[in-house]
Amino acid sequence: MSVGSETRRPPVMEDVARLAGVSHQTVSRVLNAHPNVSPQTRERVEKAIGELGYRRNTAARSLVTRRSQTIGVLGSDMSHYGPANTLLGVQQAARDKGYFVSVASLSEVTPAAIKDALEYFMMQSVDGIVVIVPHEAMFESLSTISMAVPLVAVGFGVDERLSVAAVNQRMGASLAVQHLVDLGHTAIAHVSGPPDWIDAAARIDGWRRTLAQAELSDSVLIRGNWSAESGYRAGLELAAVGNVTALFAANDQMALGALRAFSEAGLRVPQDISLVGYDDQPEAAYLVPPLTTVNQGFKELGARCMQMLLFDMANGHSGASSVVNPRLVVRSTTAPPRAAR
Amino acid sequence: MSVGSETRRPPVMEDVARLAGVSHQTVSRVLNAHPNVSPQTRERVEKAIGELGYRRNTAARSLVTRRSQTIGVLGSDMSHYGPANTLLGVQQAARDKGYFVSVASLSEVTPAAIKDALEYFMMQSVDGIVVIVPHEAMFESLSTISMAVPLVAVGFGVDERLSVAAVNQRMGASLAVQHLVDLGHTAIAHVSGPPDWIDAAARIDGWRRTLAQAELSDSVLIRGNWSAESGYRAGLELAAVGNVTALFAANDQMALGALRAFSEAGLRVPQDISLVGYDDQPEAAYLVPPLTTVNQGFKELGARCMQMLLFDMANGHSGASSVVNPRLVVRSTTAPPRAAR
DNA sequence: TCCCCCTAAGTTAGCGCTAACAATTAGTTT
DNA sequence: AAACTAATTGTTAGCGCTAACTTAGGGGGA
Repeated sequence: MSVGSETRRPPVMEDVARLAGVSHQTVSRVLNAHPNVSPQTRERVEKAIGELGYRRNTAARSLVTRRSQTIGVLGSDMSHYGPANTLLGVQQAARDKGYFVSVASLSEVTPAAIKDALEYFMMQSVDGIVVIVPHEAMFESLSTISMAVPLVAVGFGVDERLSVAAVNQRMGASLAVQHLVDLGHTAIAHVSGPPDWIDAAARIDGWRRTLAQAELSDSVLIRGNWSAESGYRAGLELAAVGNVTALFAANDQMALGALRAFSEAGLRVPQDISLVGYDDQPEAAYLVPPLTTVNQGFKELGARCMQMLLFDMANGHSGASSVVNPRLVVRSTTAPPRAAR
Repeated sequence: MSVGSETRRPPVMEDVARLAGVSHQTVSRVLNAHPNVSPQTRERVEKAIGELGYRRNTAARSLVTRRSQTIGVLGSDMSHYGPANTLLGVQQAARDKGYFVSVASLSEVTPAAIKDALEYFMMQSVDGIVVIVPHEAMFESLSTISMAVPLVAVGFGVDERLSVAAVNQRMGASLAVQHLVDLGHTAIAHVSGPPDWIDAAARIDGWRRTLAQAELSDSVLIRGNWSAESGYRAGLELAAVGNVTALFAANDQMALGALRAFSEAGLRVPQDISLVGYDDQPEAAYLVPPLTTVNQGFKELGARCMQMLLFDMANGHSGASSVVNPRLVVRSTTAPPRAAR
């Protein structure tokens, strides 16, 4: 197996043309799937391309077409499960659509850093930009920037100034909480992520609304920070209070922490207290007991994202939005409360 | 704040030249920091560039220089902590050095998928490639491929056919195990990662060697799969056997699982059993008790990687290797065994 | 039969930039 | 003062490709 070529100079279109006995333009036509090429000619050209191992020069192509076939992905917090997987989803979708993906990740979400990264993309003359920066601050920056290329923001709320692809976090939270309500729980706590993360805010909101709809109290909200440790602390706190029968954690790591706290406090899951996580990380299914959680379709999200970006690239800024619905994965950490048994 | 331009056609070098009253070549010279430009001219040109918001066209530049200023990063298992952070490190280092980063990630490590991804990079005419695919299979593929551009593999063992930047996993494992030996432990178990991961293999090796050097038995090796669940199982298994006083887990997640198993089995950490993890994930410090673990400098690794790649890009394939040393982070899960007290 | 049109090719002119060479100026040297 | 240097700037020729225009052959309708 060999990729690349050992020869001096890589073959150019003219070389292919010569070998196939046509003009370089005909080669170009074959490559671009133009209709007016006879089947025989097409075949001869394709054969020559194969023989020479010819590959189009992207730079030359970009120069004349004014498109780079590259989309820029601006990210942050890439060591977190959500952003990392969103990136993966976007990246795969982009490659499927024939686009190159250039990544820049922010180590801090400040206007200066954002501007830098966008400059970097403009320098590369990307055809479009996907933003995976799940912080409120990004939204503010974004709505004040006027971009020269289409931009799709992942995960933001719907806003006419921005094209958005998002997982419906509110719905995810509702799914989780409604599941607990349906089981008969009436005291349902929530450990949230840091509230400057938009996903965290949306999940809090979903939790609150669902409780309101069921006419239940939303008094027990504990602020976590996505870490297992904060979930553990929340779990201990709840165990001490003793009057909640269910906990909705804003991610699986915090759920993991809570699980351990409950076990330490002598609370059995799900007999004494039910628990729902969020993310459906691979380990969720292997916790003991296996965690009921909410699965977000990151692949699907990435695909939607590219779809919107391509649309905006073709038709100008749309300000549209595409929402992916998460789904509840019921495993073994949820059951009816003791009173309802 | 505004990035990009609202005008019809973005300014080109000629526009800058006209405004500054020089030739386009002089503009090019200023941009490329050529020595033979008078300070006054330079200043005038820079002013014109600023006024017009001029940015060089990368495609045109690439076409003539035959370099794309882009490096391709080939990755896999990007939802794992190690690979994700290595990518981050490489990405930051590349950007610092003025390179664009194009990412392709493998969903499966097969020769066909690898070939596809490399083709994709060649199509983009990247200047260099960084491979972050920590599987033995990748190594085999890589050594049979003859590349047209320099390639640096991250994490592999030293091999003259490949330029390599790696964290010294054997040393990391040694650090962990020696720490346990120094505390007086004599029965030290290991939960490993899947053995087709090179890091997992190296850590097993480091564990084994260090034990051999201390003339201790390496009989208790449990195969994990990086997941918390596998760590949990291993923990239960060890608790049942009852004769080991320390466990070295090949990552923090497995350590987390083990921690829980020990707690369930009534083994106190570190009083009854010591535990060392690997990775120093952010949550490690917040586990209860805080986890002793091994920190790998991913930033440093990324920087070394780029350094090597730039070297190879300038001087041709070197087959050199650069090794980053991990460091032990002692927290609260390790203590002398009861017998040694 | 002539003319028009449609198809399948070829020719030409850049896209915006850099490298190589040519030209101009000023500063020395003989 | 002629001639030679070095520093600075301008001019020219592509890099490899696509878009727009041009040309060469066939059909078919009058």
